[in-house]
Amino acid sequence: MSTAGRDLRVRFAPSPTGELHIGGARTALYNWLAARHADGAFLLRIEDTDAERSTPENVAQIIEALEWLGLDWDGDVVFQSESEAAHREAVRDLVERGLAYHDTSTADDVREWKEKEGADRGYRGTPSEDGEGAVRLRVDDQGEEVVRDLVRGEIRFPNRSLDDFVIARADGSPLYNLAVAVDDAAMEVDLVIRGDDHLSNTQKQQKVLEALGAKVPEYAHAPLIHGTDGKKLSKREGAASVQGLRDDGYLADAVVNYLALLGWGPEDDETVMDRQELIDRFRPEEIGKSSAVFDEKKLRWLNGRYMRAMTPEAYVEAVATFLDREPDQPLVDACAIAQEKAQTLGEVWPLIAFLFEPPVDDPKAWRKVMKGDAPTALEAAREALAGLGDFGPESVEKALEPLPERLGLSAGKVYQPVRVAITGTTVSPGIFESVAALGREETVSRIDDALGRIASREGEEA
RNA sequence: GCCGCUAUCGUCUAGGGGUUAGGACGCCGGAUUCUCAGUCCGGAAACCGGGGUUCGAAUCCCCGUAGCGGUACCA
Repeated sequence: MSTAGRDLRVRFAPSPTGELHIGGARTALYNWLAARHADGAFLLRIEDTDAERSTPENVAQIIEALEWLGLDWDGDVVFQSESEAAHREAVRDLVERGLAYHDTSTADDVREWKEKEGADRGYRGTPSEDGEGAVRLRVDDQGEEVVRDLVRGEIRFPNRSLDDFVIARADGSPLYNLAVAVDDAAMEVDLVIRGDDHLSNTQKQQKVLEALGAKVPEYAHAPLIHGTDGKKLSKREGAASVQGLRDDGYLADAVVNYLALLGWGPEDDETVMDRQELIDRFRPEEIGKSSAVFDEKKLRWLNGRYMRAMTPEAYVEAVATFLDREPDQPLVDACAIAQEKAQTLGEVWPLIAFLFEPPVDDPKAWRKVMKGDAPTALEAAREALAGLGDFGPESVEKALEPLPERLGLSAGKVYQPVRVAITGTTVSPGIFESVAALGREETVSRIDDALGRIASREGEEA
């Protein structure tokens, strides 16, 4: 489908450095929301001019993360490296028109120059006679560059403090701020939504655009996302990448919802919003000004909301995919009793494993529960269940429910031993559902095993 | 150092000259006479500091302070 002539054209332009960081993911999401809201085009451009880190693997990581998040882009993926000819042409043009010049000075030269001229004074070079050296864009000493930002209003950068910055290396290869400006113009990008860390690049890119006589897009700089320590979110910290979130069992829908809220919120403070609501309500000018801290607790809560809201079919499919198992009947039955309990896909298996494997070994649970009247309760439960015809949850409940009163025990004293007997631990789905799902034979057998274990333990102690 | 951005509960945020400063997560307590989770109810919890302007400032202005970003012949 053609992306030309759409009302609003935005782009996500990551450099492929590995897994997609959640900051990048949010930037992608904001661009996507803005595009879909305006029925515009969401373009994807890979900034791969640095051959060092731009490996095919790293590019694939970005694509994979965007696909998982469901952020579909319009048209083909654009690789910045493929427009190098255009970048070089732009540099040549600027030099020819005297707006840029070759300069052989080194970083040390620049430092020296500033020591003489003042630290707040941008470097001004001397054009080399022979066309040798890197290419620098000429910057006026007077005036200022005004960036009109949708989030912050007008931001003023004094020209005096900006270097004649390098737009191409001595070998002629174009640099980032030149390439971005040229590409944004070529792709007819109208709105650039990106992280705060690009604010000082924006003044440079605007200068290139202006020198080239190209239209300057609108900008919206979103504040950076920080870790719990208030610093820049590091890869170390929990699941800082989209892939990490996925592997921890978070749902793409929940991640999208949560990320949208990190730095933006609708007027009425609504928290749970599906994609369509997000699209309907998102406006880039409503992005907040101050940086946000990634809070996994809130993501977990939100994820739980989405987990519980899924249809049973979707739930089974998600769990099966996550566990890399077949969505067969046993798994369907297991999911049915676990859906209300888990906050993430990663928490599902521990709740249902007892249906597929022997009970786990949890000494603490045994110590706490398998004492006192536990054998009495287990005997009674065994008896009530062993002869039961229909073994559905309702009839299991009917069989077990009179026991506490009959034995003169609290409900917990009866049910917890049964739970530990069949699962090995104290945490599981509802006891009646769990017993029913396990089946009569296996339940009775596990109760017998537990009884035997208690007996032999007491024998040892005596 | 220089240039820039930001500042409301622990966290995400609403509000924007006169409000009991609202909501959400988390936390604490209670209920749901099976654990955990969920759900419901209740609670504690915030306007960085100092000066202005004003009858009145969390809100507007200035100055500090703190945090963050940038400062490459990286992207």
